[in-house]
Amino acid sequence: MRGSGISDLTTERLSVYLRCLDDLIKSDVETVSSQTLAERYHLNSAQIRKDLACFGEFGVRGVGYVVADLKKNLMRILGLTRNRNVVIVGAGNLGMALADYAGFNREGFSIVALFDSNPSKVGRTSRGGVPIHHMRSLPGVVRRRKASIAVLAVPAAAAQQTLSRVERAGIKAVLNFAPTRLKARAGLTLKGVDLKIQLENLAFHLSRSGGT
Amino acid sequence: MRGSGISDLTTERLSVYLRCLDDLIKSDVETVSSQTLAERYHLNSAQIRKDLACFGEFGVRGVGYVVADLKKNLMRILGLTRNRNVVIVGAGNLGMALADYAGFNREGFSIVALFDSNPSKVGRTSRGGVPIHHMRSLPGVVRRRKASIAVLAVPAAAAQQTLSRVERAGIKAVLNFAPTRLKARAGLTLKGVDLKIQLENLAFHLSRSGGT
DNA sequence: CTGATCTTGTGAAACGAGTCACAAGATCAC
DNA sequence: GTGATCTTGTGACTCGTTTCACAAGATCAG
Repeated sequence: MRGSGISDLTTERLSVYLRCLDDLIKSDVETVSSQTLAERYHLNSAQIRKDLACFGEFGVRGVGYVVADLKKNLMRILGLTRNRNVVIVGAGNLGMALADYAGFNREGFSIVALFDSNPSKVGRTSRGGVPIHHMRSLPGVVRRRKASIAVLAVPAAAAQQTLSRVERAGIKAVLNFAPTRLKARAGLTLKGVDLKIQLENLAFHLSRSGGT
Repeated sequence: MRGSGISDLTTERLSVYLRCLDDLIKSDVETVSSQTLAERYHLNSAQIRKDLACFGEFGVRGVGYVVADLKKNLMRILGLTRNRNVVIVGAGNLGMALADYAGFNREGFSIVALFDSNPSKVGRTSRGGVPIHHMRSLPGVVRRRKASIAVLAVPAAAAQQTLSRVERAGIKAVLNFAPTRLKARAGLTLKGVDLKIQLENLAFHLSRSGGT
């Protein structure tokens, strides 16, 4: 595999920078230096420059960055110039909520379908109108709707098996919410969001610092 | 502030180890070596030992770790020996779903209340029965229920202000779902879960490797 | 054109995290 | 008790990330 040489930490920060730029655009700022950006959003100016330098030279020495241009460049780099269709597997509480979550159906992502193996859910829709299909229609829907990303919102016990089905359906990128360590075949990008670990981490800090 | 010297990466792995131990207990394994643990769950044995060594000596040379004992120790270290009450601020799609999310109401955490500033939601409950209060009752409920953790599930624009109110109510640990970089006063532990950044990261990998 | 002032892009230094390899300690068979 | 066999805990090393510091480029006033 070609590991592209760019760290995830870097690309995650690029997303952060993109947010900052959106904010600047709202404030009608046309040009910004790495230092101003860093001060305003509590970042490090050298790191901003280094991160950007991975992909080219976007700034003008003595001046800074043209906000609108930099935003375009970041969107191109992150692959956000065209829309991507997303499917959510698992129509439980979390899956349904994610389907209607405003942050998801914006700026380049569209949630096109939910999937569940429970027949009593099939045929209905989320509140926001995302249709629920049976798991067996996954390959067909993915192909027809050209979905490229899947979100896993299934119980931990079913996660690994679900991942296989998603892989077989042709999905190449997966966001996993199940509290489990999954093994993915090469070529598939897998990211995990483990809420329980986050909570336990908070508990750790609480019991260290203050109240027992 | 006392930065405790322990990295978040370490404590997050401790949570992972805890899961592995639970799995081993289910399989009636009484004793385990760092090497077996590493092989079985795709971890690194040296790292396991290092992580544990931060907190004491829990193993027996030549033998390994007694599963039940290690679990107890990890729970003590992570501060999971007693229950913690959690409040969720923001009773939108995401907040409601998190309130009923099975992974949350287990093993040391109880979600005791939802809060929203929209009066039409106040007085109702989530499907799972978690009551929705008005934001103005936050300080009272936090005090009465001795809540120590808050989950922020509000829109990005309201997040910073909400964080202030939560701080003033006496909360010391916050899990933020709003897609925004927040500034917390010292003494408060703040963790962010930014779903949009995760999605954008997937988009980046997609546009690098395969399909345009 | 010249000097003053910015700000980028980048090599070098500092830092932190992960891995390796082994001495020290424990168990067991005989 | 002795030797063989494990496995931990840990100092040394490697690797990757972040921060620092400055040369190179750009602008502008006069």
